[in-house]
Parts: sequence; C-alpha cells; structure tokens
Amino acid sequence: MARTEYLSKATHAQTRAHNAALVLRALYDLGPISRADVARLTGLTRTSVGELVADLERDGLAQDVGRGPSTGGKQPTLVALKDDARTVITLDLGERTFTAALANLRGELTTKRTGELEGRDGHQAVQLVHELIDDVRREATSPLLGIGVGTPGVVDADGTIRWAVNLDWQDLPLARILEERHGLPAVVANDSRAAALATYLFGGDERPQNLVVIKVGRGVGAGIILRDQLFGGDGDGAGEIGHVVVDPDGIECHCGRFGCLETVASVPAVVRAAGTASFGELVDRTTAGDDRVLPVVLAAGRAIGAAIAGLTGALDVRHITIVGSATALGDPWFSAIRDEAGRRSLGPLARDTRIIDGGTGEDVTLLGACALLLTRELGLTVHR
Amino acid sequence: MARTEYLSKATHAQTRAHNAALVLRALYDLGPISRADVARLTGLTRTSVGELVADLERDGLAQDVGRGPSTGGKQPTLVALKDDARTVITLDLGERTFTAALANLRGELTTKRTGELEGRDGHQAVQLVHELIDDVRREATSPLLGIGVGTPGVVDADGTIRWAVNLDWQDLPLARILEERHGLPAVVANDSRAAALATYLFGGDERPQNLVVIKVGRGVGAGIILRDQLFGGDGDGAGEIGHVVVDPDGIECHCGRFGCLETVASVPAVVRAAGTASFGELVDRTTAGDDRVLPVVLAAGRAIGAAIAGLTGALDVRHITIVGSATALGDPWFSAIRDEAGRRSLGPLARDTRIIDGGTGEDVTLLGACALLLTRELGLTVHR
DNA sequence: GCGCTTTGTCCGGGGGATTGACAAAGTAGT
DNA sequence: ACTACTTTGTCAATCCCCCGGACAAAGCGC
Repeated sequence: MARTEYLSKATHAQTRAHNAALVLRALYDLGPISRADVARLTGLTRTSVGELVADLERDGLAQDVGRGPSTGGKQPTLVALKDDARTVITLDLGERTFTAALANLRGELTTKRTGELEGRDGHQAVQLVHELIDDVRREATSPLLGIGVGTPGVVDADGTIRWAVNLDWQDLPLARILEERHGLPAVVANDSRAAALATYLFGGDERPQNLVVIKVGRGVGAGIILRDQLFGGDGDGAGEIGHVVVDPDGIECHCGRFGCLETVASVPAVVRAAGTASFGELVDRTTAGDDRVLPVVLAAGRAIGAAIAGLTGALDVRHITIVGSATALGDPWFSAIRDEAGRRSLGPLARDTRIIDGGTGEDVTLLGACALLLTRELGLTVHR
Repeated sequence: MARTEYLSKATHAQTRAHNAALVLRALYDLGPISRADVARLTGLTRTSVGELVADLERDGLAQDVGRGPSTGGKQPTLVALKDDARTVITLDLGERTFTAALANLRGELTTKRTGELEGRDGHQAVQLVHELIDDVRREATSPLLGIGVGTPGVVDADGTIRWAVNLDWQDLPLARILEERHGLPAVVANDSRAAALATYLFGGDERPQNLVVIKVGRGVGAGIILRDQLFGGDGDGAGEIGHVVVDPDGIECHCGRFGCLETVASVPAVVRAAGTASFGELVDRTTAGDDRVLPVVLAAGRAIGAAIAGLTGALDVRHITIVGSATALGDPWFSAIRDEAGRRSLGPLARDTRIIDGGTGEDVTLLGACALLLTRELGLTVHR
C-alpha cells in the first residue's frame, strides 16, 4: 500500500476553517441574511455564527446592513458580503492575445488590459504576463487576494503548464513563478476548467452539484465539476475530450491521430469543411439556412451530442452547459447536439438532461480564473 | 439558490469519527503496525492514536500482537485488526439465483447458501431474501455489522431498487425493508458498483484514487470510483454504459433503442452473433483461434475499448479493471480492448492507462456488497 | 399593557486534539 | 558493564472551539 495521502487527519483548526467557509458561502449565496438564518441553514448555533460573522466583519469581508422584517419577534440584523472587499487579478492567456483584468468577489470585471503575443518567444511571453499584472495591479482599490490564470493546454494541479498550444512553454511552473515575482497566491488552470468553475460559481441561482461545461472554439475541451469540486483525474487531464477519436476514418488531427472530435467539431474544422472564408460568414449563412453549409454544421453538432451522450451515460450528470465562440452557430447547431445526445442515451436520463447555451463568453476564462482563486483562498466552493 | 445541503457544518464529533476511521484504515491497510507509525502516517499525535486504538481494542476490533524490532529505541508494540471481529451478511441477487454468505472484515466468505428464483413473483423473491438471511445468520460467530446487497438494475442512494431486470420489483425500498425485518443496517447497490468497490477495497496493494471497473456479463455496466468514493451522479445512474449507443445502425436493444453497447458486447449478444450453442463453446473456439468466431469477439472487444477511450479521455482515469464472465474470452478479447482504447485516446494518456483483467469473479458482487457495508459502517474507505 | 417569539450575546461546560514530561526499554559506543 | 542517546507509550495540563442555557432587547398579537 504505497499511497497514504488519504490518511489525513482532521483538526480543530480545520473544523473552524470549514465552518468559517460555510458562513462565508451562506452570505455569498443568500445575500443579506440574518445570523439566525445562517445558523438554521448550516446547523451551527447562533453563538458560533455570531462569532464567525464577527471575524468576517473584522476582516472587512462582511458588514451589517440594517434590520430585516420581524417574523413575530425581535427583527433580525442583516449581514451582507462586501463585494469589493478584495480584488483578484485575473488573466486569460489566449492563443494570440493575453488579457488581464481586476475582479471583485462577485466576478465583476473592472480594469481590463490586453497585450498581443505576435512573435514573442516563450520568455518574452512570460514578461508580457508580468507587465500586464503590474499594469492592472496599480488600479486595485482593495487588498489583493491573488492571481488567477486561465490558459489553453494541459496544466497540472500545482499550476505547472505541461504544454501550451502555440508557445514554446514546456513544464513551465507558472504559478510558482508568479507567486515569487508578485508576492501573491497564484492559481493556474486550463481554460475549459476555468470556464466550468465560472459557470458553477457565477452561473446564477442554480448551482448544480455536478456540472459539465464544454467549451467549443478553436479547440474542444470540457471542465467537469463533480460533487461541487473540479475533477482533474489521475493526471489533471480530465475534460480533454477534443482528442477522443470519434471517426477512425476521419481526417488527420494536429495531435497525430485521425478523426479526433476536434477535427470534426472545432470552429476551424467546421469553417474548413464548410468552405467559408471566415467563421462570421459561416454563422451568417447558417442563420440564413444555407443548405451548402448546414450539413457540416449539423454533423459537427451531432459529434458533440454523441460525446455528451457518452459522458452522461457514464456519469449521469444532468447539467451540461456549452460555451465558446461556436455557440454563435445558434439553434440549428444546438438542436443537432440535443437531438443526438437524446437519441444516444437512455430515455429517463435524456429526458432530465439539460443542455444549456452558455453564450460565447469572451470573459468566461477571466471569470473562471477569478473563481479558481476565490475557491482556493476563501473556500467559496466546497473543497474538503 | 435552492440547494443548501452543501452547507453542512463540521463538529467535534465528526472530527473524532474521521480520525477514528483514519486509525482503523491504517490498521486495515498497513497490517500489524505500531501506534507511533500510525501517528506518523496520519499526522495525529501519539496521544490521540493511543486513545483511538484503545477505543478499537475495547470494541474488540483491534488487538496488540507482540513487539516489533527496535529502530534505536524502545521496541514498539504492534497493533493489528482482528479480522473476524465482526460479521457481514452479503447477498448477490443474480438474475436466476440469489446467493447469501457471511464475510469477515477482510471479505473472506465462509457460509454460502443459494436459492433458485425460478417462477417466484416479486413478493416471493423478497421472502427468499429473508430466508437466506435468516439461514446464514445462524452461522455467524461474531457480532453482525449489517447486510450488504448487490443487484443488477438501477438502485438509488437510499437503497431503493428503481427497476430490476427480470423481477417485478419497482421502486422497492429493499434497504429499509431489510433494516426493519432484521434489525440491522442494510445497504443495497447496483452490482457493477459493488464490483468496483470490491476491487478497490480488496484488490490488493494498489488502491488507486480513481478507478473504473467494467463488468461484462449478461449486461455491461461500470462502477466508477473517483477520489476514493463511489460516484453516483445526479440520479444514481452513473456507470450505466451498457445503453450508450455505439452504432446507430445496429440491432434493436431490449431498452427500445438501436445499437446500444450491450447489443454488441454483452455475453448473450456475442454468443448470438457468433452463432455458437453456448458461451462455453464460444470461449473454447475463441481460445482455439477459430476464424469463424474471432471477428465477432474482436468487434465486441473493440466496442468496449472505444467506450473506455471515451471514459479515459473525459475523466483521465488511469486504472481500468474488467470483470465478469466475458473475461473468460481471454487474450484475443483483451487485446482488442486495449488496442482500440489506445488507438482512440491521446498518446501519453493511453500509455499510462492500465486495463486489467479482474477475472470472472463469481464472488465479486458478494465481496462488493460486503465492501459497501464496511464503508458505510466502519468508514473503511473515505466518505467525507 | 401583557404574554409570547425571535434575535443576538454572554457564560459555563465539555469534547477532543496538542503539548510537554516521563518512565520503560531498547541501541551504540567506550 | 556502564553511559549516552533514541524511540515508544502514557499521563497531566492546556487550549481550541462547538454547544446549551440564560437573558436582555425588541418586535408581534390580543
């Protein structure tokens, strides 16, 4: 029996941290709320909640915001999160452009700066990251919580970029580099996984325990949240569905094999197969119902639908959200996805599965990077 | 924000239970071991370990078994689990035969009884379960821990059988019924999931954090362990890969759709496609290299390999074990599975993925039912 | 005005992990 | 054989922090 990390003790400090994160989450999710309500929701005593809220108020993370209506007794004092109590530096390392921004605790972006990558080598690209961080950092008006980075490619759990798509980065320990250079906690993760966490944390009232977010753009990737946690798998490669072979007789992929999902369903692949000059033109002609491009778009949708059917069949995850530039293809594409996913999976399962349009989401990677950091530093999502 | 179960507090009692389970797991996995070693492994203090071990010894679950070699100081007293300190009643509700047995804490089966189902209706089948339990219970020589049941079909988390394959059981709350009738804790779960937990708990020195066990017999199903826990999904249907459509133009499945994995890869399907009189004959002719049946066997293997590629691509789980009667098909079949799984997934991923022959495993469901109960009652696997 | 509820806080109690000390029982060196 | 040093297991004291009860403040309904 070699592995023993699963033998990790529980301490009083952990109990405290858990309950502190619990109260913070309650404030975060349930808006202005009384201490008594938090106590009822969490099962903690009013005493403990009062103490934990006092801690949060001392840290400036929460504040009393007046009284609520009485329900037959003393009217409660409502406590709310101070959304701007902390600032997060977020980065989206796109394939051609790097973007940095500031975000508050709600993922509201304020200062956005971009830098073009054109022609820079790996070292210079890292320099660009540093410059962007220094640049937006000057605009911060509340204490910095840390740096969150989303990037294409494979990133392992400690924030080392295994390989980047079109940079000569290999085994670059970016999280550690950023922590040392800027003196702040840093998180680096794959962009699809960031997108999943953004959808989970900022996605509205529903917060499904299990959620798969599929990002379809230049590549095809997924972020998988299981039991309220991002799932990484044995090699932090979970969600790399773009290179599952869907058609062994298909065309060659840049990964060297034939018929990967990306060769059928990624934006460049669909544009090439449809023979249009640009993706914009493809969207226009798809919307117009052009018969010369529709079959290609539908085939791409069906390929994604089949992949979803495989996922839902195996995992029984009922919440699927699709984001990325490809969502501009609209109804025909989504219908193809839903039809194929439904046709290929068990009836009751297909009936309850929701495949949602998450939009093109230019900011989804920035938001995801922010969500990653909030999760890590404040425990805003479950992590134990 | 409707769902609030994720806001569950941590208490001192939970901390204690967690650490108690921790010590038990250490004894279970690491054999006779000193209190000091357990303290080092878990991070607990020697004081706490001593106290927790004393609790276990008082309950009869552990005992001192002499002294170990000195490493420069006082020689340690070794503590070991008493394998026979408790008895578990396990059941395998097969499609034609029900089997009951007693198991100790190591999953060693002692008293085995079977009952044929032939012609009984749903109510009589439940009676048979009761009789079998009463029957083996008389042979128990140590305190009973509870009842574990493995069954085909869909079972939800509270032990209610949603639908059974060839019994007229629908929404039968079997776990509750057994608890009331026999006055013991009861766990009911799908047989593939039971098999997964058996492989995880009793599978030897390796205990992978993530593990997929695929059971190929009369049906095709999977049990999925992620982060040391069985994963159920949103509707406790995770692992139902038998009805993912792999060939939309394939033959009709009993579920009503066409080309499900089961129509290609289950034992009855392969026997039918090969045209042999029995599965035994198919195995013999496959082993002999008969060209008339090999293509069918290889096609079945490739279908499973493709399904595995989809799973590993999505989840990056590197440990796959295949169990069930179909494993008797041996090397040709396994080679087809491994080749296809490798061909359809990313290079580095495929290289590290191990697809292991878990054997035909007549007892795997019984062992799994035992493992389920040990997990639930003693916390022998991670559950928080 | 009076009784009842609800809220938030204060205080004592207790569970349980931690720390430090110490005796027991080894090994290694001289 | 004697001394110095280690390691182990346990005991007592301490500390962290959750809990339960009590109580004042402040509302509601009659």
